[in-house]
Amino acid sequence: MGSGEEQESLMRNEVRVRFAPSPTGYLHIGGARTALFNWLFARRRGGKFILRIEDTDRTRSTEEAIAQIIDSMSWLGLDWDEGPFRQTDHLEKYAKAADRLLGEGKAYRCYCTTEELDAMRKAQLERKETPMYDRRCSRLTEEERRRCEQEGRPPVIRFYLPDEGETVVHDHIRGDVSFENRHLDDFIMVRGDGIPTYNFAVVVDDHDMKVTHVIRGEDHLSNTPRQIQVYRALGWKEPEYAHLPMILGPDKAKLSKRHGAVGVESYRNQGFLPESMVNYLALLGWSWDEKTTIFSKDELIEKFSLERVGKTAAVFDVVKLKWMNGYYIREISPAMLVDRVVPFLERAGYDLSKVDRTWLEKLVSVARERMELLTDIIGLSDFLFTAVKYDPEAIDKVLRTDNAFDVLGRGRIVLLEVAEFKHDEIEQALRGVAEEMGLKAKQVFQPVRVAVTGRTVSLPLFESLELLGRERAIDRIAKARQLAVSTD
RNA sequence: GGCGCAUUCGUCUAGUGGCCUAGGACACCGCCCUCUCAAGGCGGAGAUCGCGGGUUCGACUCCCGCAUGCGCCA
Repeated sequence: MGSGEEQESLMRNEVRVRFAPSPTGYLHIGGARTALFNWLFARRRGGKFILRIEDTDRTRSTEEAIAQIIDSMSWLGLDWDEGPFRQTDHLEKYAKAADRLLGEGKAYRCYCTTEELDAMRKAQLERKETPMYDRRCSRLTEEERRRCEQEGRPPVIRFYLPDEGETVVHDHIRGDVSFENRHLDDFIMVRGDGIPTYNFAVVVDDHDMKVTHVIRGEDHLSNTPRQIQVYRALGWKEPEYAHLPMILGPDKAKLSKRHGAVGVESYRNQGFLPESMVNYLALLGWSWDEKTTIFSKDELIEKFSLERVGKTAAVFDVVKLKWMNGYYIREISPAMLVDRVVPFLERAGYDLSKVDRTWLEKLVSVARERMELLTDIIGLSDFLFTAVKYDPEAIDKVLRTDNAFDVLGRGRIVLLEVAEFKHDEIEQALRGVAEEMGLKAKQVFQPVRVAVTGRTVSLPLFESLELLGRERAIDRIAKARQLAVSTD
């Protein structure tokens, strides 16, 4: 901070934004969307994107959470130019700013206990007043203050909020939003343990990092006037604001763990691609025109603007995310898809030591049409890695029919004779069987399908046979033929 | 309770006074393609634009109330 490079970027009127998650868990979907919009804004405007960890809440902050958040952001491809910084590394800054406000009479120490505060609130409620701190501690005499100190009461520091006039937030998304100051009370800016509260810490941090635009969730809108007042009291220039619409669960409540998986990491483990996560998240609150839904990251950077961010909260729709994920699975090259899919195959316990890349690419190019999640490959290819498990219903409906036994007999021979065990030759041979037996193609294909995959639904038959290899294919057909004959 | 924000198909959204008898995407339904399942193509159904008043020759679009939802503070 305070580097020559930073000064230079300021001279060029460069935009500086930040993402400031608190490390209490994983990277939340809503947080990821906020990070993305900040990132897009910075990239679009050729500015800087800063990562700051809001770890002042020490009891809830963990190192694992920090690592997790960084990992998820990297996975999404949201790279930052400065940071990660930590609030706890700079606790002196807050103390310094607080001392200044104290000295200038813009803040005061408050010794009220929770009991006193509760009693005050109760009394106000009884008088049908809005509960607000009544500033009693701002009127303490020196002597009273000393007595409080002697009693060992840990003071908090409250910010003196003007009770006249109004504070207006110029929001890039919502326009001007004004708040009457008399509705705002003297909030606590430093707790008894010396830890600054959010409304105070953000201001100090954002100013310190020379943040020009604060882009964050709408849940922070109501806190903004307080922060603006702090900027003014400190004589600092306030940043520009943009409050993004909320992301909701299906029940229209703010998205939370109640709604199931909300961590980016969990989506990664479920087999979602970062490409589709980014594309989908971008569309949660932002749109380009009336028809486009697919955007590469570069297109998003090229097209993104705060002006096109909407105002209404959006329900997070996993079904659409899945569709989009399937789209991207089909979009990337088979070679790339192999890399994405291998970790999942390994995790499923499949032995990949006997297959090569070419084989995997073949598998993936027939499987990808049927995949929405990377994990779908596991079920689609299980017959290639494990012993066949025959679906009883399939045996009944397909194997125990009039022609199955003979079909499998002929099929086995024909497949033994095929010169090269490749899908097109296999197809030719099997169609030949149908013709010579006077059957419809399906009547041959289905028994063979069940024989080698155990099911009536599978990847394309001829490719499946090729992937399986002649030996195993023939073997399974012979075995299935035994099932076909036992019609008891 | 106070303050604030929001309100277009089930969902994400387009729409900034006439181009809207409201467009696109997901989901849903049908047809085509086809070795199964998909993918893909074509088509269909689906929104009295939260409600009530204004303003205007004309309102989804502007103004005012109400309702509902959400958020923040307490």
